[in-house]
Amino acid sequence: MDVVALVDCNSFYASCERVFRPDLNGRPIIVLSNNDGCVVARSAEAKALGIQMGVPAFQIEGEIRRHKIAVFSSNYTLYADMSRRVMETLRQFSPEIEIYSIDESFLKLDRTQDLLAIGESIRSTVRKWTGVPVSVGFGPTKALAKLANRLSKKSAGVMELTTREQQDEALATTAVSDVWGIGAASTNKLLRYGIKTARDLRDADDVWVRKLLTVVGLKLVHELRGIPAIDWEETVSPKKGICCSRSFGESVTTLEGLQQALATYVSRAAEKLRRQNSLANVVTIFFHSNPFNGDEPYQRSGVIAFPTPTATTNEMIRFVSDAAAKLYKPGTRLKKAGVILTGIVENSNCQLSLFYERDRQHDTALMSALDKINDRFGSRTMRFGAEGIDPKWAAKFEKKSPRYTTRWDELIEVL
DNA sequence: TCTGGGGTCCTAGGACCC
DNA sequence: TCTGGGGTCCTAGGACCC
Repeated sequence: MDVVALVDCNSFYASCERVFRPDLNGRPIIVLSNNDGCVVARSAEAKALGIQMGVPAFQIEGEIRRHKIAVFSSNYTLYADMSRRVMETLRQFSPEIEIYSIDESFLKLDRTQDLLAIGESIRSTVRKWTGVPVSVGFGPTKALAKLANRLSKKSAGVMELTTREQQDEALATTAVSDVWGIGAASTNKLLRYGIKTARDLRDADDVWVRKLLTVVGLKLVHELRGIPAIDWEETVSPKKGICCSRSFGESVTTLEGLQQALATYVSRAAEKLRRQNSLANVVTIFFHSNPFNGDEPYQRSGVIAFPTPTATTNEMIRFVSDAAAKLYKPGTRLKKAGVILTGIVENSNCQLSLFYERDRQHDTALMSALDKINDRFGSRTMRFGAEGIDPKWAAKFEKKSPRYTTRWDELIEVL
């Protein structure tokens, strides 16, 4: 008989920063989103100060100074590498592992084992091998493991919800809004009918739930009852949409700037596309003004179908730049732009066109050379001129820590 | 002055077909 | 007075997640 464990890294980004800065032990830490915009991670000390997830950094400048909060820009290279280390460590405990996000994994374990002891062992091993603190929740389903994990963070860091009694108590004391999969919209609907706790939801009528929350909600209710309804996905399936979008460090006010930004984003998206061995049929571009600063709202988007499926960056840049020129209105201040690749197909089953010819072999060779160079010497070592050189619109990361684990020249120094 | 980014899944409704 | 029925496919939009 199986049991599901959910292992979740505590305050992941903040914890990654602390691993390399032991001087920050006990100090509140926050990590900011792109452009040093919003708070996306908070250490336990920062949470205790009442710093909310998602608040704009400029709104809490006073608190930051008063409490000497350590502030970091996002260092995705570091977090991705630390995540890989944590996940590799978790494989020691079960061959059946589903990496759910950068800081969470589901593991399948044998129910006959002493779960609390296993949980402790996971915590101490990951801590010792990577420096990252984790919490562990056990349950018969993913939703219950998730809930157990949530509750574990308020106590010893390990919690199991495997018996009916444990579940009854935990569900009764959990607000329905705290259930995994129940967001603001569903919470409002449920509260209107007097469903306040996770236990109320678990005990609701199937037909009624399906009508109110569709099959997604019904699956969730089954999970809360201990009946697995959410699939186990160990293999990463290829993405069906690949998006790359960014807010600008400085407003873009020219077509040229917009085209550079879009070229940069489509390059990144194409890179991801090639990495999963796919081609795209369609690219959507979008851009808009700043919705916060009182500027006239302005937004445009366009959908471009490629003549044949492609993963060739320079080909994409041409289509994207042409479309941008058609959509762009001079005299606007743009804050954000992005591209989305869709209509994604496997590289092997690609429908060619009779009337559109490109030297596909040449394209493939060029892209493969480009990817190899960037893999070896670092991302964006070689790129297209259309992306611009050191552009002003590029996002700001003014408080970024070194890439301690992935760059020889940024290794930690012990003096 | 300063407000993130990248995904998945489901449903409703329209277009189109026989 | 009478005005079919049953499908598929696509898209936009909503909801949710980390």
